[in-house]
Amino acid sequence: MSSLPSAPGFDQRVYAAVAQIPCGQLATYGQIADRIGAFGCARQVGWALRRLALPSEIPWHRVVNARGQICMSLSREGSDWIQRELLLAEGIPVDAEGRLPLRRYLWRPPPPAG
DNA sequence: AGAATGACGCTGA
DNA sequence: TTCAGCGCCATTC
Repeated sequence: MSSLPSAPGFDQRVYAAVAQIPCGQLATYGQIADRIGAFGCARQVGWALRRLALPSEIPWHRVVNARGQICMSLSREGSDWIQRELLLAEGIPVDAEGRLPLRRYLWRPPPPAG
């Protein structure tokens, strides 16, 4: 299978999985990686989202780390704060430090077979 | 080719 | 709950 992060369509699979996240819910990088079969490649999921050109139709803002916190980094050139705003717009309370009640809004991914 | 970095995650204290 | 250490692997210099 081409589920490897280095596969040509890896980014597409990431975007497809992220697009499945319902509005007002959250998912973790590891969760997305697990969905596309890239077990243990949570970092690469982050890289895929980083390659997204904003604005994007992909709800990338609904993906946070397992700590339930938005990754604040200067490398994101403010996209981290955009993520915070987008989440607030969906009714998800976000702390000034980017922390949010992940357990409350965690997305329950449906089984692959339906 | 080698070294450093990073939108992560788990374990231990 | 918070902080530190280690493993993970593509990206970047």
